[in-house]
Amino acid sequence: MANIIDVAQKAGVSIATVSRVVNNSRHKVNQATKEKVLAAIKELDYRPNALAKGLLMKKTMTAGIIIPDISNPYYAEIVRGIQDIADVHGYGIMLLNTDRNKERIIKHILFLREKSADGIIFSGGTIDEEEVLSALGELKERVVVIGRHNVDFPVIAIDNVGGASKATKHLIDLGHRRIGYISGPNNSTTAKERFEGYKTALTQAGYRVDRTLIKNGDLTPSSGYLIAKELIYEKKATAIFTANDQMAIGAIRAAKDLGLRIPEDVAIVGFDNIPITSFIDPPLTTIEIPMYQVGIAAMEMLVNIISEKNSERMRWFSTNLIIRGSTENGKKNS
Amino acid sequence: MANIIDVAQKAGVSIATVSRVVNNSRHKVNQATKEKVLAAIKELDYRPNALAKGLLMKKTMTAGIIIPDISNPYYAEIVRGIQDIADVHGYGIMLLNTDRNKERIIKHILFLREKSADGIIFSGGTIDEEEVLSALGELKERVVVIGRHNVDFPVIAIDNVGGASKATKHLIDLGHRRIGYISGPNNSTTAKERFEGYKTALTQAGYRVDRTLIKNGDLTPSSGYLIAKELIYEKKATAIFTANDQMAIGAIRAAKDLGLRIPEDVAIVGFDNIPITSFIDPPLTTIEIPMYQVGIAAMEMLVNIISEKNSERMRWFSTNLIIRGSTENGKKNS
DNA sequence: CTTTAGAAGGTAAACCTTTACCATAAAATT
DNA sequence: AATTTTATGGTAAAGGTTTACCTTCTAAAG
Repeated sequence: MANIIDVAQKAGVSIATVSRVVNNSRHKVNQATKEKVLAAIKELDYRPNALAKGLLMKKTMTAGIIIPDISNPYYAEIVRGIQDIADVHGYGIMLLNTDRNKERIIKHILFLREKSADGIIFSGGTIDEEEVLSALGELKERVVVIGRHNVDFPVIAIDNVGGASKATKHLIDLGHRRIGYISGPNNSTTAKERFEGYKTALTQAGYRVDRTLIKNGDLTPSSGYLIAKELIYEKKATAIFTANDQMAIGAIRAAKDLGLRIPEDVAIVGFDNIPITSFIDPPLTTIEIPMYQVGIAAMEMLVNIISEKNSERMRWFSTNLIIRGSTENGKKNS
Repeated sequence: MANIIDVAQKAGVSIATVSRVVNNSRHKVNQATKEKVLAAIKELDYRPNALAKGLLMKKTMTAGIIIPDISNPYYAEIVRGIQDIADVHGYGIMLLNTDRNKERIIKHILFLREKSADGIIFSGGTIDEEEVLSALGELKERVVVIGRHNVDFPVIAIDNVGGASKATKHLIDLGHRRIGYISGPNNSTTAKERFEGYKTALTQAGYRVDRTLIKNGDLTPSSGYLIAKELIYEKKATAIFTANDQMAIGAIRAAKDLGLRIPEDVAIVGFDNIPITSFIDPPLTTIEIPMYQVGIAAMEMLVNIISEKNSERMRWFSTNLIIRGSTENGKKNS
């Protein structure tokens, strides 16, 4: 790969001049000279080396995204939003999956630091622990966290509590008393917040929280399926609220396999509103999160932080109850 | 961020010694010295700067992934496989979405080249065009392509033709004669290959291909829904084969909304076997691709290529017909 | 006692950029 | 005519590594 010296030689100028042409510097370059340089660049297929540039400028135009699992559509959608904005601003994205594992989180942070990433978008798993915080080092000032709000970072907050509360209240209003909750893994703060909302709604309606109706899943359809079967068959739940849509889809299947009608015998509510929810049968009542918009907001916030534009340190996304056939008859779609 | 000089000073040694300790060099370092250095590193929270290292070594431990759209579960699953292997080998991944747009493909390739990526995994969209090829430059030797085989690169090939042919034959065997095909965008070579398989099966069975039964979708559930409605209602298709599962899910919804029974009135077959397919109603008959394994194979191949281990330049994944309720009654799941 | 080998450490070049600082000449100002 | 600007170009330092090559010293070998 040709370098700036090759170009300078071919064009018969100094490397400074080449650099000026390449970067459209304010330092003037004679038009004729510029054309010579451009010709040389083209002929040699020269591209400035971003490593050298990054090393010198202390700016790499690279951001890291640390998430639990890209194969989860919720994160995939967010990442898409992030990317599209990154693209606009000329940033590249390093994607890292953690499965919410603390060692991996730390390892990935360190990795991004070595690579001189300009910033990090973090979502899922815990970031506010001593070890993680210290791994962050100087990057601590350039982090955007998605989905938490009780954390000392700029944040894209999602109203998980409110959403879960709406979902649960909806089920209560439909007359359900035995409402099961299928949560996520223990280290999913999102699932915990949603659990909060579930409890809030029950408590406010004057019911108590029955621990036997609460189980942890792992956010996959199969875990939703297995746990839903148990909750419905053994615990006699008449309604199930799940921490995400995938598990709700598993729960629907479980109810059907038990020979029950939805929503007449069992009502089911998911969370996230991933694209297929309106196409399954019955269409899934769920809580909508504008995931793509969340991604966009996160990357925009990060870009602002990096370029030291003063930006708000908190962006709040509210959630929306979308009622479909899995809780109410007659509502076939939306 | 502390650098190697700071460490050397604090430990009272030369930078060469620090480097030797950090990289566990074969050049011996006295144990006592080593400990002094390690202590200094810890105290200063030193991390070697990957940019400087990459610049010097011409190796960045970074690979690019160029795909159409991460929010498509098919790619998300593949990317997860890629990542897991990348992780094992200490590689970082730069993810780039193209929407199959040629300009974006080229832009992303150039971007990766400037960043001195060690290699590229490419999937979706066209890579074998003059412009793209020339953008690749020296990276041309370090590309793995997923999902194509008629291309002059190391390749993870997927038997799309065979799979589509199995799917179509399955429908033919069930007695269907008016089998619609919902394809992908025109620049999706995968969708084209699947179309080939569809034609092959029809031809081999002695039927002719009816152009009016073939439409392009955009791989989303809603496009599947819309086109399926048209094919079923206007073109009187009794079976529909789609280029991916998402569109098949849309097609199922369409059939139901038309008041038709599946599979009695309309049979539907998808492609990919994404996780939810077995949970929808009826469970979707589809062609299984081991997406995660494909990702793994791709990254392993790339690692081999980069480290100049001689590796096969072609890995072939066959596809599997999974028969579920959307084509055969009695088969509720699998 | 002399020579040789090995252990341990250091020096400096190379990787590729950007840009502050200089230098020169021509044009504009006084 | 003398002085200041402006246009244009070059030189060299800095950014943080790795490693070939050197140096010094001690221990083994002859």
